Parts: sequence; structure tokens; C-alpha cells
Amino acid sequence: MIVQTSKAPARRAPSCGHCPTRRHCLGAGLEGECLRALEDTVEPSAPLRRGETLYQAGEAADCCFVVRSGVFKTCVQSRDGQHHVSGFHYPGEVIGLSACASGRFLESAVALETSTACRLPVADTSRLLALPGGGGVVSSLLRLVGRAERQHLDEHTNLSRNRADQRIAGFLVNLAGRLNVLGRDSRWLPLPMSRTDLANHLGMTLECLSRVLGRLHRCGTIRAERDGIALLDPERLRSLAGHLES
Amino acid sequence: MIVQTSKAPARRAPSCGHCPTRRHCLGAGLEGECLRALEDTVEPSAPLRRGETLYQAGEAADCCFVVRSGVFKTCVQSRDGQHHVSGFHYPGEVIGLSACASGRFLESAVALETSTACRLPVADTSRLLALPGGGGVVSSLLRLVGRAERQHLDEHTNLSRNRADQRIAGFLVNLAGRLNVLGRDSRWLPLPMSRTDLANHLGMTLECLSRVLGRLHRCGTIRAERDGIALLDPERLRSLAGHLES
DNA sequence: CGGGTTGTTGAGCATCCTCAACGCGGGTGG
DNA sequence: CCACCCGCGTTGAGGATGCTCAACAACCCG
Repeated sequence: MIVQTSKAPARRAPSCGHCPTRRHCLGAGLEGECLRALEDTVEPSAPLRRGETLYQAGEAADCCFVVRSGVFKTCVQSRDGQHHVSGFHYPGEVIGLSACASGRFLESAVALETSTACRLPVADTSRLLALPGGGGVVSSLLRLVGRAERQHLDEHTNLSRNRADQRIAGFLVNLAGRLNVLGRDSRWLPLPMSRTDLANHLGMTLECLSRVLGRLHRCGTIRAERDGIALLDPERLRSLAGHLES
Repeated sequence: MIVQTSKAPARRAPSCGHCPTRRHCLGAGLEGECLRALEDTVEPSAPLRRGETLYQAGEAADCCFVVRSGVFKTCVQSRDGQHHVSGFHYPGEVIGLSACASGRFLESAVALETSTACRLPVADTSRLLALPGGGGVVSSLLRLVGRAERQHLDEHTNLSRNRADQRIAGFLVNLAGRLNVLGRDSRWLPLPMSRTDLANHLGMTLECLSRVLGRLHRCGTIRAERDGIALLDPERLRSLAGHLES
């Protein structure tokens, strides 16, 4: 929550043009003045360490963020004190769009490992659009919005399944697909979140998650370790999930 | 799926300036040239009757839609033939954003009663932005995107609850809130969808939904009828849901 | 009026939640 | 360096919730 207000240590240093995730982020397909407009608009954050928050629910905001590196979780606080993990977000994914409606974030974003995110001011689009090439940035943003929408659809479908192993398989398949898009090895899924967070996100108890993972491990479908899961039989997982065109 | 290709029977007839849902839609807060830009951009659909589809999953698209009147449901088709109801959408809500990423809709939208929607081309933002006041339209769109994001957060939280009565109460409270924003009576919730669709959306079986509604009816919390539900004790529903700041 | 779709009710069973104990690992302090 | 503690994850037993299957009732439509 304080991170963004700091005095921009080397603001332009990691420009979009050289960003390793550029191909999967706002900069995808942008050239020339559009790319420059993007670099003039986006403001990379300082690295956040595990557990540090990028923004807090309720905080006033005129921006959203794009994950640049690492992983973030987003949490909403229920009125009754419960808190719910609404998502895990990898490089190239937007978070904080809820602020576009009310001017306040409705969720908090917490880094799950050393991570960075790029701040994108969306409140005054007029300034953004005044830049030459600003239109390209907007259509890039809409592309990311579309991806977020797709992710929501997947998760809604997944959560509505009643059996725990289906939900878990669906989550793993979806995550493998997202990592694949990023050009990473989709057979090894690093899971920097706690089992508690994962269970919460999937709408089940810690114990249930643990049992199902153990079962899948024992029958050779996955290899579950402390810091991640190896997919030994992705096809079997996919049929278990019965999922949509992931 | 054919509706949009028709020869625009009276295209400009119901302009945004006179649209009854303008205050809750893209036109909210727009004046002068921004409003004109909006009217030049948005294309109202012919009225769709119950069961007719606005767009189909897989269909190529360069646009999204804003519900103008009535109610739509959106459905995704699973690979295994199952289909899942991903949402119900009321006036002023955007649907079809998934097309922004891939150029194809990932869900289908079906009218649940006689309904209209406005087509908003988002693929070439350059054309949109070239219009004087086009920036205002873009920020209006982002506001709707933020609302959609909020809705997704609510639904994710709701679906992750394990007890059926909690999910149902949460759904009703959320819907009442959305109708309230539209200036409608939030004590009577018209539910033009079938019980099957509703149960599917809430991640439970038809029988379970029916039983819980019967229970809530018997203890005086709601009055469940064929075509809708009256909220007799909203406060009790809210405490049942234990929901976030709906 | 009759058939079909849609919603309600009932009984039995699988799954998941609750509660509780135990094992493991990392961090701290002696 | 080791012992201890605490957070985190795993395993187990019992009970509640929701799913499956099936019959029945209500409604819409032709």
C-alpha cells in the first residue's frame, strides 16, 4: 500500500521494450509510438517480497495493475470476518479492475513470492488517450480484460462442480494452460501459496485438499511436493476435470 | 447469432440520450459530444424473445454487448458435453468481454425474456477513439468492466461457500443489490430463468435448490413463486449469506 | 383434454466437513 | 549446535449435507 508512493527508484529502468514478459502483457504487438506511450504510462513497482501487499481492499485507487513477475493472490474480506482467496495471478494478468467502477479496490493483492507489478492509471483515460499511440495501449488493456474474463469463466465453471477431485484437476489443468501461454514448462506447477489458501480458493477444506492430492499422488497422476506439483499424467487430469476448452 | 446482421430496422431510433437505463449504463455521466460519440458507436439490437440467442460461443466477434432491457443468461459448453450457466445479466451490465482476448466469444448469451442489448465494437478502438468524445466512452466502458469484475468477485466468493442455503441466500442478496442500483423494487426478484438454470449456476442440483427454497419459504424468509421470489426478511437472508459488502 | 416439460417430494448412499491427534520443518533462543 | 516451539500439513473417525434415483404433482402447450 505504500510501495507505489515511493520516489520511483529507477522508474524507467525496466522499460516495457525489454520486459521479459512483454510478449504476454500489455506490450504484445505494440511497436513504435504505441510502445513509447505504454512506457510513458505504466509504472513498474519495486519488488515486493513474500507476504507484502500491493494494494489493500478499501483503498482509494485510480489504477489497476498488471503482474510483471512472480505471483500474487487476491483476497476479499467478508462482512462476517471470513476471508476468501479470489484468485492467483501470474505475469501478464491484470488485477485490481474492480477499482474502475467505484474508485476503490474491493480485494487486496498479496505477493506470494518476490514479485513485481506494473501500475496502470485508468481513471483519467483522457490523459492516456492524449498520448500518441494511446489507443494501442487501450486495446492492449482490453485484450487483458478479455483474458481476465475468460479466467473468471473457467473458475466459475470449475467451482460449480461438486466433487473435490474435479475442482482440483480443473484448477491444475487451467494453471498448466496459463503457464504454457507464458512459455514455461507446464509439467511442473510451482505453487507458492499455502495449502490453506489453495483450499480456500477452491471452496474446500484443507483436509479435503490434502486427501485428494494424496490420492492423485498415490495413483501416479501427479507428484505433490511442498512447493509445487508435477503433472505426470496431464491427459488423465484433463478427463477428470471434464473441463471446457482450456 | 443472426440478429445483429439484420438491416438495422430503426438504428438510431432508441438513442442513448433517451434510453431508460442510461443512468446505469455506458451513458452515465456523459454529456454533449461524449454522448454523441456513444450514440454513434453503440448499436441497439432488435428485441430478442425468450430463448433467442444474442451470440453463440465460438462465433467470431469484434464487439461486446451491454444489456439494455430484459435479462440474459450466459452459458459455456464443457468439452464433455455438460453446459454451465456462468451468469445472469441485467440492464447496464456488459457481456461478451471474453471476445476481447481471442476474437471469439467463449460463452453464449440467451434472452430469458423479451430483451435488447447494445452492440459495442471494441476491436478497433482506433476508430472509436478518433471520434471526438471517444475517450469518455472508453472510460464508461472501463467503469462497466469494473462492475463486471465486482460481480465476478461476489460470485466466486459465493460459490466457494459449501452450504447450499448460504449460496442461495448470497445469490438473492446480490441480485437484490443489483436491482436496487437499477432503481427497481428490490423486495421482489423476478427470476425468468428456469430452476434448472438457477441450480446449475449455483453449483447444486435441482432438487437441492427446490428443497432449500421450500425451507426458506416455510420459515417465512422468502415467498418463492414460479416466476420470482419475494424477500420477506432481507436482513435474515443477509446474515445467512454472511456475504461481503454487497 | 392429453402429453410433455418443469418442479416438488422422498429414501438411501457417497462425499465432504468437523474435530482431533500426530508428523514434519523452519525458526528462535539458549 | 541443539532443543524447543510453532506453523503447516497429513491422517483418522464420526456425523451432516447434498447427490442419485425414482415417483409424483403442477403447469404450459398444442
